[in-house]
Amino acid sequence: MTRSFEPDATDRAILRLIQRDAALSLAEIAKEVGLTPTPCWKRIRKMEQDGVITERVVILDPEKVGLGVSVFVAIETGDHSAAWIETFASTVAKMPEIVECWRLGGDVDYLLRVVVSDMTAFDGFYRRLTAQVPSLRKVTSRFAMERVKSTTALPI
Amino acid sequence: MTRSFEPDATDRAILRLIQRDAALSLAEIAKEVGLTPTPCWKRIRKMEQDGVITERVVILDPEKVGLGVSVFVAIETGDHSAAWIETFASTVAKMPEIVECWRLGGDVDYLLRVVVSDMTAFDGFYRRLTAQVPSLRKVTSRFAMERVKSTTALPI
DNA sequence: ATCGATAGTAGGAAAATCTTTTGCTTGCAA
DNA sequence: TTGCAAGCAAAAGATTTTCCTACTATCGAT
Repeated sequence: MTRSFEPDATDRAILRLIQRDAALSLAEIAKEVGLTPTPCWKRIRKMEQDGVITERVVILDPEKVGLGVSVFVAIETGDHSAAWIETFASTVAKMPEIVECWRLGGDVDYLLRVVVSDMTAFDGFYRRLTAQVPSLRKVTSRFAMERVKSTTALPI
Repeated sequence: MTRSFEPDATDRAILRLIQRDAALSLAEIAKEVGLTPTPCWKRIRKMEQDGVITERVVILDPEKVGLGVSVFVAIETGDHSAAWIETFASTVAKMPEIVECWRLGGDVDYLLRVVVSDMTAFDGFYRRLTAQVPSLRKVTSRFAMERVKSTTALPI
């Protein structure tokens, strides 16, 4: 099986740039990578079509919009059935405070990052979560004191 | 102290839209929120100047660029001095595999998310990390089996 | 093997189209 | 009546399309 996307050095250079600043104009991107706007645009469009680039978004300052509290919630479940997993996944999808949810290997089954305005809001979230999801064996919440680093740019 | 940014319902509607799709044209955004392009553009520019919108980026599919492995690394340190914290923070900043680093309250001091291509690459990362950062009392690595949810959109 | 024809890939120039930005005007509310 | 916020229209700028060229690899006939 051959991959439909085989990025060359130029593709990766483009990705490195627009992962950090998608507001760059084609002219600027092209200049950086040593091309003219047209082939550069064609490469970007291809990477969008191939699903390499999945979205274009703006990133907000959580503090500035009053959502400065991140909480990591580690979950161990007592029920590993398909039905439980489905309930859990659909609950996670529906709760916008949950910005990340990972299934892990090892002692912890799931790790969530939850974004809220304050502790009171987190308590409300916690009650809703535990009310909706059955068979939670252990739920451990850890509050983030400081965001040391947070980037959407993958190390290409 | 008055906040320099007091978003109204329209500002929030704009943010909700462009948090999910920053490729929308002003005409489309304006139509959605019930304005014409100009005032809409002025609001967005103001939010950029106020630092509410911090960046515009593209998001990549980690699998498609060969970086499908996320590992959570929980760190307990034996040294809480300012000098240690500085060493640690600068190491974190320099290692592009670390896409998130949070300082937590409670038993775990720091939680990292590390993005790599495979286990071998993680092992290389792990060796470099532990070689660079002194006084690590406990380092626990948990591999992500599945990305259940991951969004950059804050619940505004 | 060598030649030429052919198809596929990547780049570039220019034109067309669409978006963003600016300047100016209007309406509304304090 | 003064100060915002919105709107309109035109200008400036960016994106997208079209068309063309250059290079490379493949294939068949000689």
